[in-house]
Amino acid sequence: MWHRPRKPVLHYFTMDHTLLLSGIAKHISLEKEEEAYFVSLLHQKKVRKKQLLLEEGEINSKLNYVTEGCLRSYAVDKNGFEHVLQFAPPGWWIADMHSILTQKPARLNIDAIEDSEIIFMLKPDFDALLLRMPKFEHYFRILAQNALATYQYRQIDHLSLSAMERYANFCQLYPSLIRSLPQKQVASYIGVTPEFLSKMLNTMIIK
Amino acid sequence: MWHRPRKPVLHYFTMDHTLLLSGIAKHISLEKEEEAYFVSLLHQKKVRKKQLLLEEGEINSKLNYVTEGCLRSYAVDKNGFEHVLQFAPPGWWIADMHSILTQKPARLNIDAIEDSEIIFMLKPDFDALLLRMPKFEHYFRILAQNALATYQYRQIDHLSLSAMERYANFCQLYPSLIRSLPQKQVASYIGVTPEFLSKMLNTMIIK
DNA sequence: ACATTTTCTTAATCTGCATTAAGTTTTTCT
DNA sequence: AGAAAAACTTAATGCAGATTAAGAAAATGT
Repeated sequence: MWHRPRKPVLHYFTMDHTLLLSGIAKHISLEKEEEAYFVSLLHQKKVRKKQLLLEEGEINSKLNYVTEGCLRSYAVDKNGFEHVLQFAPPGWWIADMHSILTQKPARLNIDAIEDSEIIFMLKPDFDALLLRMPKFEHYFRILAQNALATYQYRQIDHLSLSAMERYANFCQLYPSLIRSLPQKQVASYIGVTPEFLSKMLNTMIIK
Repeated sequence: MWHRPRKPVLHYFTMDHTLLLSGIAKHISLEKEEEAYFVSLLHQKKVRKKQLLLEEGEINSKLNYVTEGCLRSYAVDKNGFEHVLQFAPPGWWIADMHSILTQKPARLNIDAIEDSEIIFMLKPDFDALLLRMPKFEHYFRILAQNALATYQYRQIDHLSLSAMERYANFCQLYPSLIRSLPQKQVASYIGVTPEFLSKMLNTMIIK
């Protein structure tokens, strides 16, 4: 039987920074050598589905940026139930901000919902980057402010909307996630049990 | 009847920037002329209890910093109930971040819980400040990141704790606010009705 | 000082969502 | 392909917290 020859295996591989760099380029412009320095601080990693990147109790030392797949952050309550704080599809940063900033134990876990690829930066390198290249203060300020705006409105939604309204909201806000996520994860994000979400979706719909 | 002569009325008055400037000094150090420029962008205002500073639907054009009293931001749901997002005692910034950033109509209202004094900066001046004095990128990045960390954990608390636990949390986090706020406002912040909070506090306590 | 408004309390009733449990379908692993 | 695990569904029962209502206490305005 004939086999088509495989592509040669590369033992070094090109890190895929294009997404991250183009995201950064929307806010600041970098000289070639600035970019090179920045890139030198990055690490790459492939993670398998369900693999933990951060566990509650650890100190969060990495800023994770997703290039492929999807991560999530979540906390586990005293009854063992998981509550999703954030999903991170490609193009998103994800971390336990409180732990990163204060270097205290994290309350959040971070894991992969599907096989994924990430780029990450270590906290000391992050601090060094900001000292050496103050331009990045701007980029990360914008990032933090946008995230802050999002959390403000999400909190309001949580205080003032019903489960059904929160679900509709989620669908509108993250149409691509709705298609790719298990219902269970969506339920956890909007703050209901999987059983209730299932019932809600199957009794509300006019057949 | 004898009257003690009043202090002469000053028609200019010293703005009280000390709180704000010392807060800034914790993160960046300013030359005298830098400080002077920054101060030149600030405005001062006294607000009476219940006075609205931002109304839902308006575009939020001011970054407000509280020097005395207490402000709050809140949204009103379709049944007319208020939901408090944030309290701002002295030393805190308060704004509808989404509206400030995108210059779209705000979902939040901001008003004074008691007679207060604020310092505010206009959005165009804020943008100009950051362009002219990039140091401030650092200050506002730190601010935004801290706020973000706080909202992340608050969201988790909301997803995973009972009303009683959220109340206990609030007491621990903001002991001075608990003493000065009407119970009603606290109820709205933790996401329960005033009736339920009252019942909770008066039946849980062993007499 | 008194009238008005706002806040707090108590209690009865109601409901949105949780819990439990068991069965079914889909996905994942070997 | 077949077994195991994970995700989804359905239904009965339970409960934390909402709603409604009405009175008491406290704060506020004039």
